[in-house]
Amino acid sequence: MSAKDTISRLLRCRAVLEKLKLLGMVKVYSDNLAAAVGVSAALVRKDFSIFGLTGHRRGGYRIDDLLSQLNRILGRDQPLKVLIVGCGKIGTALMNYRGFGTQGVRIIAGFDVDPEKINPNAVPPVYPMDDFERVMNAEQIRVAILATPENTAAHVAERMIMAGIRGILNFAPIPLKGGPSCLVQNIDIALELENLYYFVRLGEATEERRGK
Amino acid sequence: MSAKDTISRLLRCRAVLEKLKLLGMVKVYSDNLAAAVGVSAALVRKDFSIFGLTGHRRGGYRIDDLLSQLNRILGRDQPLKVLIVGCGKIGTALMNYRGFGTQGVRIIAGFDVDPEKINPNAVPPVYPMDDFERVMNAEQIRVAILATPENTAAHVAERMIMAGIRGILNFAPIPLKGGPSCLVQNIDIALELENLYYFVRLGEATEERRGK
DNA sequence: ACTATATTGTGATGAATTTCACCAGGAACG
DNA sequence: CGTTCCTGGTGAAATTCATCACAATATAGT
Repeated sequence: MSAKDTISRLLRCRAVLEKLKLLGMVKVYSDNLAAAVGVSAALVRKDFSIFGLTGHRRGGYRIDDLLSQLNRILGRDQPLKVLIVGCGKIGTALMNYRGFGTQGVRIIAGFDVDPEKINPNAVPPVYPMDDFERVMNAEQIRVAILATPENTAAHVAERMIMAGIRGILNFAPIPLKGGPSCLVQNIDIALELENLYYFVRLGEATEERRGK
Repeated sequence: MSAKDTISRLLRCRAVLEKLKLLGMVKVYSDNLAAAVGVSAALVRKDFSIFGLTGHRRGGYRIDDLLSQLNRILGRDQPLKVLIVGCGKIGTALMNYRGFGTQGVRIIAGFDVDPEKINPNAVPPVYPMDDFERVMNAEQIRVAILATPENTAAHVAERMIMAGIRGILNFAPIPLKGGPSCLVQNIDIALELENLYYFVRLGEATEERRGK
């Protein structure tokens, strides 16, 4: 997928713009956005031009206008409702994660096979896995987080796809494939750490060489 | 950075190879690896060729050989020691995350400013933030996970960089910049969800159009 | 031993994405 | 009201990245 990075950058721009708006700012330049998002100014403008987002020469962008246009494109009309399957360490942490509220993400419920974890009165409630299809349909939910152990991840994913889930954010340390009806985004934390560590050591190596 | 994806794929290959080895397999073809990692076979071979990794025509790759070569390149000589700053929901979840052990990642300690969270006898232990520099130097640690709330993230990151941390995996919902001495990898879960949701809706839209 | 064949390794090709460069145009200021 | 000059928009260039195609060749089977 090619335009994925563009969308990711636009989403980050929106988050930045909302913060700037709260700070009372009215206008913003592509430089500012670029610095906040961590890319080049030209790329921000290019991303905007792809979707026809327009500003004012010499005047930058009006934050209000830009935000409403971005919301139209990215779809911020209603909160993004999400289910979580697997209420272990990671799952429960995400259920109570504060960062979601400000970004319009709402965790509707969690699910687990362990009777110990069930608690329908919690907020968000935790139901037995058997209730997944019912809640999903009742709440019209299309996106779910998978946070089960590795050995059950593939099986759970298959069930979620069968139920009609259209997008899975997978925290299990095994890459899932998805299918034509369901997109999968894998987040492998150990992999991220190893990747980071590789480039840290790489930097140290070249640094040493330059020091010599 | 361009070769980042290549390294990421090689890391995934290594993980797959280790599983295959545990299963008792001896040889593997680029097709197999490609399917397990989720890329094309040609790309796997191309990645290998960049680093001079070689197999046998018609014979595929000997898992043992390939693993030792990959370990040489990617550096699996010793476990990857990591500190966690911020022992809230996400931080504590990561401290006890089981997926790390199998991948050679070891959480050495956690840190927090809240006296309530301190527990030097836990495994891993949780120390007050004041001890960060001491533990980092004593254990020779270069990579840390940042899992504090958004408002303190930038400040904490600065302190970590001052202390000499070379890589930060940032879970705070605000992108951090890093610097010449420190790489930063941002993981914004809300952003990932929104990104996923965008393409889910996009798929539904084109699906509807095709249905008409 | 020998052949048929499956698989690797890689140069060439092509696509996608980012950067570059620069013009147009409107805001700011006198 | 006019000038200046900064900033956006965008086509072209460059770069990066992945795919393709195929010769080389070692293996498996006979």
